[in-house]
Amino acid sequence: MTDDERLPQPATADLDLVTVLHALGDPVRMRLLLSYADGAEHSCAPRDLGLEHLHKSTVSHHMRVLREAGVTTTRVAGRNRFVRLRRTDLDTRFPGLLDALLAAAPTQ
Amino acid sequence: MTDDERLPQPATADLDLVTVLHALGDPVRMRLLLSYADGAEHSCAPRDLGLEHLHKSTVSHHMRVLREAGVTTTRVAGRNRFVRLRRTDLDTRFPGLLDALLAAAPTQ
DNA sequence: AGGATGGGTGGATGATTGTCAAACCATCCC
DNA sequence: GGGATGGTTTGACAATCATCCACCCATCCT
Repeated sequence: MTDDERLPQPATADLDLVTVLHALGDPVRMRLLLSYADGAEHSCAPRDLGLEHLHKSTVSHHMRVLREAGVTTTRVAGRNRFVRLRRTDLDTRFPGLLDALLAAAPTQ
Repeated sequence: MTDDERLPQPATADLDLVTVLHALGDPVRMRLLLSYADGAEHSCAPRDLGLEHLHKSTVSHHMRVLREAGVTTTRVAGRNRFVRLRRTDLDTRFPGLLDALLAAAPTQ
């Protein structure tokens, strides 16, 4: 069944700049952001991200930080979770920030 | 004497996005960034910044983090240090980032 | 010279944080 | 039912970090 359910996340109006910057001020999470930049939904498996050296639970932790900061949203479907960048929310709250970040981030 | 001397700081080409974001992912340092946003030189005394509750050395520490991340530059003149935002360097390396940050940051 | 001033250094301490490991939980499939 | 699968939770541990304190170092001024 498509028991669409979203994991808790801050409302758009509650997005805090310092919290977002703190969340992105980590190489692993920046890496995740880049992989989410395509706007598509991603499963949690860190494939082809250069994150294979990290433990499952470590990646899970980083994804939680991103979600709690409001950078990503997570949809639960069955035993899978699909993570997607909250692009429009971020653009609404912090116009131009995401574009600048993605443009400045190390390509690939 | 105008013994102009600059404290060590990373070269423009060496500015690292994650390092900059990490430096700005702290409320005190974000506060400092905002006060530097006018482009002028500032002495180190945290006047009228809502930072009076912090110890001298704590503020000194935060300013060091900003400088080592490449966000600010510090000129030593006598017993004073003058801190200024490295706006053009940041704009060169991360186009649009600073504008987006300053626009999104809590107004004062 | 000697005090006041602007500011940094080094150590100590408590709080966060990144990481792993092991156990756990729900779902899907045979 | 019973594995396998995708992912989270909890605990432990080391590293980093924010903060304070006491002291230090130049410089400026009288």
